[in-house]
Amino acid sequence: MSEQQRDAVANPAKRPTIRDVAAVAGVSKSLVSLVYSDPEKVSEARKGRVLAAAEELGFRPNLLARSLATNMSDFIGILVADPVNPVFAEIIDAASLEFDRAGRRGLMTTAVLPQSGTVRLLNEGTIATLSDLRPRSVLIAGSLPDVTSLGSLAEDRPVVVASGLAEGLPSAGSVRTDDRKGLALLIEHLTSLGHSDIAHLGGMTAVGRSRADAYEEAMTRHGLARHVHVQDSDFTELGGYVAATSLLSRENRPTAIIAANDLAALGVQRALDERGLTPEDVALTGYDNSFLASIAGVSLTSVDPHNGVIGREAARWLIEAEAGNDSLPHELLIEPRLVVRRSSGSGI
Amino acid sequence: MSEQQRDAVANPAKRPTIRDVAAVAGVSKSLVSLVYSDPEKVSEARKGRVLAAAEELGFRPNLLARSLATNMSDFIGILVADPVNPVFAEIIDAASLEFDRAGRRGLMTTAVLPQSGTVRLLNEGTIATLSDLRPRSVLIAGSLPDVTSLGSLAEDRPVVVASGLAEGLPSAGSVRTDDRKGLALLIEHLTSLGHSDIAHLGGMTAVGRSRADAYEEAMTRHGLARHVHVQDSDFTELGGYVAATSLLSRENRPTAIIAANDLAALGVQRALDERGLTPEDVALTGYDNSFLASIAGVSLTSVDPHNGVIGREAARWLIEAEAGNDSLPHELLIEPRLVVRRSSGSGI
DNA sequence: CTGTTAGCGCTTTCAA
DNA sequence: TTGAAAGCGCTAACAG
Repeated sequence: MSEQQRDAVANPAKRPTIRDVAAVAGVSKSLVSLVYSDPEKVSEARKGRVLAAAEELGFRPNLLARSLATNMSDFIGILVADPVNPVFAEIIDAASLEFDRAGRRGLMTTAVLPQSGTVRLLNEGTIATLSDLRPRSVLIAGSLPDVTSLGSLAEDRPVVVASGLAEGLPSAGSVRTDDRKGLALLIEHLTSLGHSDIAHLGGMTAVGRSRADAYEEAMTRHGLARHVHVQDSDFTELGGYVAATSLLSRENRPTAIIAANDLAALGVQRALDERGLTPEDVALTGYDNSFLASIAGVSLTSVDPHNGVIGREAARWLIEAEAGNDSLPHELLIEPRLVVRRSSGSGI
Repeated sequence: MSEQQRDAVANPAKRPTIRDVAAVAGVSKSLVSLVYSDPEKVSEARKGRVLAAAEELGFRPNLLARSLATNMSDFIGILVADPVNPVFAEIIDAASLEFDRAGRRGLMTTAVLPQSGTVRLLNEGTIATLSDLRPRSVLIAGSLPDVTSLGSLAEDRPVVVASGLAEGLPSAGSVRTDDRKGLALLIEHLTSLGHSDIAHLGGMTAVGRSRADAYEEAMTRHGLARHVHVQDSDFTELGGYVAATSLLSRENRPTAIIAANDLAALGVQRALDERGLTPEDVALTGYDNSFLASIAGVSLTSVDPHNGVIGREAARWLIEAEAGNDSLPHELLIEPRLVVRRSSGSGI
C-alpha cells in the first residue's frame, strides 16, 4: 500500500489532487496538469478520461498551489474608488457581466478607507492584500486619490481605469466619458433655455478639473466667458451642499448650476430646497445619469455617460490586454448624451 | 558561492524571501517565519533585527505560499447580495472599518450575477474563486437567493450574515434589524396619524416575509386585523412600482403604504407621483433609512436599522469566531428607531 | 531559539 | 505523451 493510498483511506474527506485524478484516469500527473493549463495539447480521448475522473472525484484545481507555482493568480482585481457612489456599482456590474462572459472572475475591494472624510485615504492594507494575491490584471473604477501608493499592484500587469483618469499610471488605459462633449451638451441645453449666468460646481478632483475646463471652454464658445464661475466642490452630496450654500449667498446668484456629478447635484438640490428655490429660479444639472437622477422627487437633468458601456469596454480592454494585445489607445472616450428632466426647468 | 547568492546576484529584482531576510538578520529561516506567524514567541531583540532586515530588503511575506502551506488565507471573504442597494454599501463600509481596526483585510465579490433580472442567480464562478482562495471567514451582506450552492465556502469557517437571514446555513450567525420592533414603530406612527387602512408591500423574500409577519402581528395588536393586506413585492425600485401600481388600482386604495425597504418605497413614490397623489392622500414609509430616504425630494419616513452598527457587530462577531470564540448567539437583533420625514404626511 | 527535514499542490523542464 | 525531478515560498514538527 503506497503512502498515497494509505492517505486516501485514512483521510477520505481530503480534497483530491491531480495525483488522485491521475491515478483514477490511469494517466500521469503531468497530463492532468496539462489538461487544466493547456487543454489544446491533449488528445480528446485522454482529456475525456481525465475530466471524467476529475468529475468522479469532485476535483477542482487548487488555485493557491497553481498561483504559487506560476507566481500569478487568474482572477481580475477590482478597485472601487467610492463605494457610496452608485455610478460605480453600475460600472462594476457591467464589467462583471463581461468578465463572466469571458469565463473570468473578479475580486473587489474598496480602494479608499471608509469614513476617511474629505481627505480620502488609500486603503493600503487591502490593496496590499489584493496585490499579494497577484491578480492577472486590475480594473480601477473611478479616480484614486493617490495612485503612487498602489505599489506593485499596478506593475507588471494590465491596468484599466473605468470612469476616471489614469494619471500617474503611464501604462494604464482609461475608459471614460467625453467631458467636453458632455459639457457642450449642457451649455447648449441651458443657453437654449435662456440662461447665461451659468455656474459650475466641482473642480476639486482630477475628473472635476477636466469637467471644469470643458465647462469654461463651452462657455467661451458661446460667448459667455465673463459668466464663467467655478465653485470648488468634490463629488459628494455634502460637498455639493456646502458649495451651493456658498454660491447661493453671493449677491448675484447664477440662474443655472452645473454640478460635476449627480451626487453633488443632490447636495445642491438640498440647498435650493432649503431656500425654497425651484427649477424656475435656478436650473440644475448633474452628470452620470445614475438612478438617483431618475428618482421621481429628484428628476435631475443629467449627462448620461453610458456607464454600462464604460464598464463593458474597460472589461474587454483588460481581457484583450491580458492576451498580450496592448496595441490599444491609451484613452477611450465614450460619447455621452443628455437626459433632460425637471431640474433644469425645461418644463418636461 | 551558494545557489542562493548566485541567484540573488543574477536576479536582483526578484522579490526577497524569508531566506534572504534570515541571511541578512543572521537568524534562521524558521525564526523569520515565526516572527510573522506568531510574533509573541520571539524575543524583542531578535524580532527587531528580523523586522529591520525585512524593511531593508523590502520583504513582504508571500501570501500565496503561506496560504498553500496552511491551507488557509488570512483575508475575510465578503459576499454582497445586491450591489445596487446602497444599504449594503453602508454596511460593508462599517464592517471594513472594523476589519481595518483589527488589522484584517476583506475581499469582496458580488454574490448575485448582475442583470440576472427577477430570478436572481448566484454568481457561482466568482464564489468558487473566492472559495478556492480559502478565506479565513465569510461575511455575507444581505440575503442570498440560494444558499445551498455556496458549497465549500460556507464550510469549515465562520460565516456571519449581516442584514439578512442565515437560512440554510446552520452554523452561521446573523446580525439584523429587529423587524417586529421596526414594524411596531411604523404601525404606531401611522395609527397615531389616524390611519387604519395600512397596506404592506413586500413578502417575496426571506426578509420580506419576516417583515410581512411583523406587520400582520402589529396590525392585529392594534385591532386592525381586518385591514391587513400584503401586496407581493421584491426589494427593488421596479418591484415597488409594479406592486404599488396594482395596489393603487384597487377599489379602496389604502391610506398608507408600508414598503418593505427604501428602494421599493422609491418605486411606490413614483407610482404615487404619476397619479398626482401626495403624502396627504397616501402616506408612505420605507425601511433601511438609507441615504436615499434623506434626499430632499424623497424625504421618506423610514425605519433606521442602524446599518453602521449591523456592519460593525457582524465584523466583530466574525473576528471573535475566528479566534475560536463561537459561544455567541445564533442571531443578534439590533433595535431600530423611526425617522419621520415628509412621506408619511406628518407635517414635518 | 536553531537547523533540518518534509510537505502543501501545482507547474515546468527534460529525457525517454 | 510519460515519468521523474526540481522548485514556487512558506509552515510545521522535532531534535538539539
